[in-house]
Amino acid sequence: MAKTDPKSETARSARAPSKTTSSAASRPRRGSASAKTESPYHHGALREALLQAAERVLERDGLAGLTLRAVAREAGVSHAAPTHHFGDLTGLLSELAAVGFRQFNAAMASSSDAATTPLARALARPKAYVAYAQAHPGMYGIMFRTERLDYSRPSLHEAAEASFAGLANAIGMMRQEQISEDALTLNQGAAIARAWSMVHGFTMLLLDGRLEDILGRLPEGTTAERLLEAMLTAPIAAKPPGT
Amino acid sequence: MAKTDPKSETARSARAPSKTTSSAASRPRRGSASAKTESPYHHGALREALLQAAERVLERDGLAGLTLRAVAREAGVSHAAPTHHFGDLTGLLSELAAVGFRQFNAAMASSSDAATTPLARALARPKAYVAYAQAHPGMYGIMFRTERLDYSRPSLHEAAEASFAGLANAIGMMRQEQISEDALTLNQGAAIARAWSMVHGFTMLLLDGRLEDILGRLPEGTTAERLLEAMLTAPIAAKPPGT
DNA sequence: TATCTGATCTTTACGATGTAAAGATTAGGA
DNA sequence: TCCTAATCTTTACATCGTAAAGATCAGATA
Repeated sequence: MAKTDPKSETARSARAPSKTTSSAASRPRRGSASAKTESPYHHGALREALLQAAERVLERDGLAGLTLRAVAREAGVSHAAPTHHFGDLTGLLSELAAVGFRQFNAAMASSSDAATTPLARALARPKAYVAYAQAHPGMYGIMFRTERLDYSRPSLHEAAEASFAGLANAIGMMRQEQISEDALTLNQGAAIARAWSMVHGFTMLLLDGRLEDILGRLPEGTTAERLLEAMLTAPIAAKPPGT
Repeated sequence: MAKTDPKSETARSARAPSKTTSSAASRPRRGSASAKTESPYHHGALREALLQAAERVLERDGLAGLTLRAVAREAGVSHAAPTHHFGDLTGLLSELAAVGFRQFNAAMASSSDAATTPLARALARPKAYVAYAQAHPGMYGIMFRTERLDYSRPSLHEAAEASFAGLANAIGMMRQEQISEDALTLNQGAAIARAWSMVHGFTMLLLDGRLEDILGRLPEGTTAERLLEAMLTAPIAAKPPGT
């Protein structure tokens, strides 16, 4: 906190004081709108604009910079405007996380298209998972690091559910068996939990820079992606069993 | 934010205004000190007291409640006192994380003592890992969820390093080979990354309640610990290879 | 078409937080 | 005994989330 950046609270704060002179002559323009639009009192699509603004702020300033007021500034509206559309910060973060999950699901879905061999198909999803997180670390943080998410919101609940279903489905395909909706064997649950834990844990550690230590000691120029690949394919034991 | 709890900023704010009357008659007692001690201007061991206060606040109010001012209140000193010992919030969090890593390392070290079979020994550490996180979710959050950690601080760097060394060592033992300090084969790195990612990812998902979905569909009364066990021991494929 | 109602957005206000700066107090060495 | 530096408190300020009340306007209703 305590930034030294004294940017004005909003971009349209110079209005006729309070005397309703109705002098609608020259109102300040809204943020990134074309110089033609007049910035009406009612935005029209503020909700979407705020979500996009939030995404920009997140990419520019990271998780710590993503505040209600910063988003409002970015969208060129008053700092209290977001409240009406999202209730509170939790609401905004939750809706933004839903956006993230949908992006993420789309990336997952189109990941294994080009894969030909079974091995390539098995590796496509994990790689896409990590790739998404690396390309959108802020968004991944919103989805998996924040504690302020409200999963009772339908949009977030649905998007996250779909994400999980996709994962379970992929595991089922790999195990060549049908994964039921309402019941799992221990081995099935273990397979899903293992895959998810592994790739999620790897991603978190990677984003937090905690794998630098390992990567630095690996053979010259080993990338994170290569390490992930080895993690998923290399034999568990160092030596063949029974030696 | 915006709590409705109007507790006084500090427990000792009623001092002689400014006239140095030196009327040291009755000064307010410090927080939880015995009714005998007189709460001197200099605490004597404020640093340690603040860290312990921080741990209490963390367990009581969670990560969101752990603020510099809350810690100062808990310790019964002025809100600016922590600054002198930790610089800023990042400093306090980092030192607290170091405490956590040391607790964690101790728990890891004493985990595999009672294990007799090789399998039990292999499972002891992961179980202790998850158990620590479940017993101290706030602390685990400080260590692995917060973005405000300064690893250039020697205490944190050391404690975290020791934690990693312990992990690498355990993996080496399991693989029956010596893990070098400065060089790793790809398979070694993969084994370490796999173990760490798996148990860390599992822990995060578990703490975030994201495994409830799986646990609920598992056979009646399957615990998280049982799922972890299966995750680490169950065969990867559903059917034996070649069918 | 004129009016009215509710949704949308702005203003204003308040308590809380992190941090900086200056003052008060005291321990411990010169 | 005095002085310096460390320790702790006060005071101040920018920023944040949130609540409440006022301003504006779109669209239905008459």
